[in-house]
Order: sequence, then C-alpha cells, then structure tokens
Amino acid sequence: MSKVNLKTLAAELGVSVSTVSKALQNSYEISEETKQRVVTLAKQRNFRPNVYASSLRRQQTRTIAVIVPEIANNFFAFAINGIEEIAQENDYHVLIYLTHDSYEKEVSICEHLQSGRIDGVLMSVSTETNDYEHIAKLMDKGILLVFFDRVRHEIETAKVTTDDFVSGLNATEHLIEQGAKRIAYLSLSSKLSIDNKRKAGYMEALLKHNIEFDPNLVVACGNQQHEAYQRIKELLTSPNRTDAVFASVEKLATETYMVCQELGLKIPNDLKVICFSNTTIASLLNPSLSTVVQPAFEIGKQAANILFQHLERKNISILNENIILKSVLVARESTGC
Amino acid sequence: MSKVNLKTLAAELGVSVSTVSKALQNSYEISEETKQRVVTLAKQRNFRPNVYASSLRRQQTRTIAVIVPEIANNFFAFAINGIEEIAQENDYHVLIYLTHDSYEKEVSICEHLQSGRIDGVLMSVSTETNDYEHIAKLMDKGILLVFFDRVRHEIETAKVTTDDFVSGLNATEHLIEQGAKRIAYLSLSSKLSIDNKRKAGYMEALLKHNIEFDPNLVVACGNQQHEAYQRIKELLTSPNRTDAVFASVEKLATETYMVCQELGLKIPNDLKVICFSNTTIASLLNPSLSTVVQPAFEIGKQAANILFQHLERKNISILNENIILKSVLVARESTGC
DNA sequence: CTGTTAGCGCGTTCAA
DNA sequence: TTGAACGCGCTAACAG
Repeated sequence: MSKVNLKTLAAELGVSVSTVSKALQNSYEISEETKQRVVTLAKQRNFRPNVYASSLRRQQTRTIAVIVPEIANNFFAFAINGIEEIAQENDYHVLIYLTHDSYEKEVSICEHLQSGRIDGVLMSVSTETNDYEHIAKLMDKGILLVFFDRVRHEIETAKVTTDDFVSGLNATEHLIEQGAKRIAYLSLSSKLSIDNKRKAGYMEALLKHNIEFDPNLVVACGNQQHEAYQRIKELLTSPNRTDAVFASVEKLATETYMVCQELGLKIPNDLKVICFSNTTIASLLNPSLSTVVQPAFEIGKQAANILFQHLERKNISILNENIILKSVLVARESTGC
Repeated sequence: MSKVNLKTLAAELGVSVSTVSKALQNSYEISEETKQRVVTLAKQRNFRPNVYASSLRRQQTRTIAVIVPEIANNFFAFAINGIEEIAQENDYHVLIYLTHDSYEKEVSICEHLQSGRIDGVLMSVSTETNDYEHIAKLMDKGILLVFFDRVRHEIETAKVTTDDFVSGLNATEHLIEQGAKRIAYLSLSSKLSIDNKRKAGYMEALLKHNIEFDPNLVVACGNQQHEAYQRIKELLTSPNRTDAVFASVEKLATETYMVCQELGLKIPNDLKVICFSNTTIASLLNPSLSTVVQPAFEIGKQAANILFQHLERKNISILNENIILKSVLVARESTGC
C-alpha cells in the first residue's frame, strides 16, 4: 500500500515525470523503449493515475449525476440500468441521487452538484417541484442537463418522455383485436394529465374502430381503495356488462382482479384486462393480465446518449432534442425489459 | 457562467486567496468583518469550492462506489435506496456500477476504481466471480470494502447478509400458525446453498412443532418451467393432498398459483401459500400470497453505516463485522419497504 | 526524443 | 489578523 504516482515511478526509472505521463498516454513523442520500461513498471506497481488530479487539470470529470425521485420503483430502476450501460460504454461514471419527491432534497442535491463534481445531469423532477431556480443555477455553471420522464417544460433543454396518448390508443386496440366490444376505462383522476392523455387515446381507438363511446363505461375510481373496488364491482355487475377493462394504472387492475375473484369471473375468458404498469412483474405473476409498460430502459439509454453526445463536443451544446417514445405492450410470452 | 473561484473572489475583495479560503471555513484566524464580506460575496457569486481540487488536497473524496449485479431487481433497488439515504446523511456521494453478473465487468470496474476516485466500496459480488484478485487489489490501495448480500467469505472484511435458515423456519411457522398440517416445500435446486438453508429452516420448524417430516412433500421442481408446473400439479392432485406450500423462490409460487387456477383451488382457503421473494409486489398483486422478503433496505443501510463509520476514523479500520439480518414476513396489510 | 516549467483550484504551513 | 508560498498529482506548452 506504499503510494505510487508519477513522481515515484519517474524516480525509480530515473526519468522525468512528464516522460512517464506521456509514455502512459502512448504519446508519439516517446521512444518505444522507454514506453516499454514505463508501462512495465506501472503495471508492476499497479499504478492508476489519480482521476481527481487529472480532472482538475483537464477540466472535465467524465462523471454525470442521475437525479430521480426514487429507485425502489421499477421504472426508475430500469432507466438507471439503461443509463449505466451507456455510461460504461462511453467510459463515464454515474453518481446517483434520490429526492424522495422532496423539493428541499432536490434543491440541496443541485447545490452540491455545483462544485465541479460532474459534467452533466440526467434528471427526473420531483412532483413537488414548482420553481426551478436550482436547476437554472446548475445550468449557469455550464453543466449540461437532460430531462427524462418527469420533465419541466419551462426549461429549455433536451427531454425524453413517453407518449401516453398513443399508448392509451394501443392498449385499447389490443383489447379490440381480442374481440372486445364494450371496453371500460378505469380512471384514477381527471386532474392527472397522464390519465387524461391515456383516456384520449382510448377514445381515439374507439373512434377509429367505429365503436360507440359510452360514457357509462368511464369509471372514476377515486383515490380510496374501497371506492375503486365498489365502482368496479358496480361496473362488472351492471346488466349490460362490459367485456374488457382498460385500467389507467396498475392498482386499478389489481382491484379489478380482486372483484373478479369475488364474482367468480375468469380473466381473460369472462373479462379481458389491460393496464398501465411500470413493471413487468404484474403480467408475469398474472399471465392473463396484459400490460402497457413504459420503455424505461430505452428512455434511460436515449437520455444518456444525448447527454454524452453533447459532452463530447461541448461547443454545439444547444440541447433541444425532444424525444417521445412509445410504450410497449407486454403479453404472456414477452420478457419485458 | 463566468468562472468563480477563490482567486476571483480574492481579487474582487482585494484580499488574498488564503484569507478567502479560511473565511469560508469559518476559521478563527479571520476577523468577523472580513468573514462577513467574503461570505456575502461568495453567496452572491454562487461560489462552490471545487471538490476535485479540495479532494486532491485533503486526500479524501467523500465518495463511495456501489457495485451490484443488477438494479432492475427489487432487492438491489431497495438496498441502494438504503445506501443512498445513509450516504446523504453523512454527506457522501454514491457512484453506481452494474456488473450484470459478468466477471469481466466486475474486474474492469474494480480496475477503474483504483484511481483514487473513492474512499470505499459496497459490493455484492457477481455469481460468476470465482477468483478475487481484483478485489484484493482494491483493498491494497487502501479502499475500504463492505460486502452485502452476495459475499466472498475468503476475503476478510465486513459482511451484511440475511439468515436464510431462520427465514425458512419463520415462513414455515407462519403456515403452521394458520393451521397447516401437511406443508410442502418446493425446491429449486439442491445445489443452491440458499435453497438448502431455507429447507433446513423448514425442517426445523416441523421438528419444533412435532409435525412428522414427509419426504414426499419436498418437491424438486427443476429448472424448466414445464417441469415445475408438472411437479406441482402432481403434488396438488395426489390423494393425500397437502394443505400448504412453501415456495423457496417466487417463480415457484407463480407456478403454484397457475396450477391452482387450473384445478379450481382457492388460495388461501384450499391451499395456503408462502414464498420467498425479493419484492413486495407479489403479495400486493395477489393478496392471498404471503411472502418472506429480505430486508433489502435495512441491509443497504447497515452496510453503508459500517463503511462510513470506518471511513470517519480511518485508523481503526479493521472491518470485521459480520451482520446477519432476518427476513420479514409480509402479509396483506403490510406495506413492506 | 526528453526535461523543465507552469498551472488546474484548493488548503495549509509559516512569516509578517 | 492577513498574506506569500508550497504542494496535492497530473497534463501540456515549450525548450533543448
């Protein structure tokens, strides 16, 4: 554990520090012979250049930060997976920060990141976040930023998201293709923008396939669990019963599943079900349940790619990409991811 | 985006660089008045000391690395959650690296980490990893290491794991408490050490409650899905039927669930089921399924705590803790975490 | 081809 | 109470 650096190597070899440095970078200025000697000794001493020293000198860290609300959530876990993969390919390092949806934490993290630790940030904002001065400050320091999933449109930079409208359309068409005629839409809250977009997709699909829209089939399930259960039960016991259900979030699919158990309905024979989900586990556990999964892995990869691309040629760094990906339909055999 | 550092601040205030540095560290050597002036300007200019420069100087990075096989897996996601939380509390930064269970990647990552980037590592080894020279090299460089979950016993350092034996015992007792008399154990592979430990716990529970052990109730399910399904079906259709099932891994619980569907058996009325799982989602989706969940969050926190504790007082750094945590039983109402 | 020199930005002596 | 000077370890411009 005796310390080894350019200086000690140079001393041991009887050459100058800069010769060692250049040799290790395989500079054309150095003779093959000395290169050999240097490289051999370096390997023997298990030498690695100190990255902090070289970062300081080169003014770039090859490190990025990922800021997400949480990680114990399949979506962000997969996104990070994608980010890390691209980072390794590009020889970048990834710092991870969780906000737990707290505005204070988000601010505090951004403060910390102004210390020259990183070259860029990939960020999914906390739902609590209303103002964005902390983000502006980051960018002021010349740190590149790419938003993914939960973005702030007020900030002009690259964004990678998914298309809830198209996803809602696809999900509904999937049910239609399986022969469904009376498709219900289980809504969580008409205040939620994603919910509305998904519903719009649902309605578009009905229109496209000449199925009359029946407002009674849109069920507002509210926030309380018992309420959702009740509403769904009412839906499934009403005289002119529905033959398929599109749950706007996974929780509502679970409730549907439980109602079916009580009523003795079999999925998918008696009722087809599809739901949005940020995990592929739902459909794995319950093979009869189709799910629409956000392409989290892909989102992470794309976001990271944009960032690294700009980092490598810093001059052209007007990040104005706005990528909207499609969700993926997962049925029984799919492996997801 | 004009650059701001000690030098520019000093110039603007008409004092020396070292005065600014000391003032910002609230040194007793500096008069209150100058401190005021310095701090005010620093805030105004939104100054943060460059961490790479100060790390270089102070010879510590306040950064750790977390190396895990994957992240799109609830266990590691929760563990990282715990680690990140403790890191934030201690004002440390967390770099994340995924091996995807590849030995080469693990080695390559460890190589990278010898460059003075970090003070310590939290690691869950890849299953492919057989030799551990790369890990030894890391430690040679004075980097502290704590293993969690997937450890290498050959290496003498702190380890945080869960107790599969006790967990298996608890799971079985849970079934017994619910009135089960003939409990089957679904085994994945008798070569798997965790499987064997869980089975040992199962047998211990039977012994403890004076239930005779019936070897016919231990079902080797093999690796192929169809095989598992078949074996479970045989089990559940045999004349002297079992009234409860302990699945050693989640996949086998899913298969059991499907067999029940085919046979028209209701869980938990006709059959009680408990399984090991690294996610709480299983039990959420299927409320009738009890699960034994590794306390991933807690494991992460404990591992991080040990590491930081040693990092703060580097002299006493003989990491010889060996913490074995218990798994947690999750029934319907529990929220997990 | 090799060495000398000058920083990157900061913290820490030691003098003044 | 302040400032000048040095060095953490490395890279890069410039001499030789």
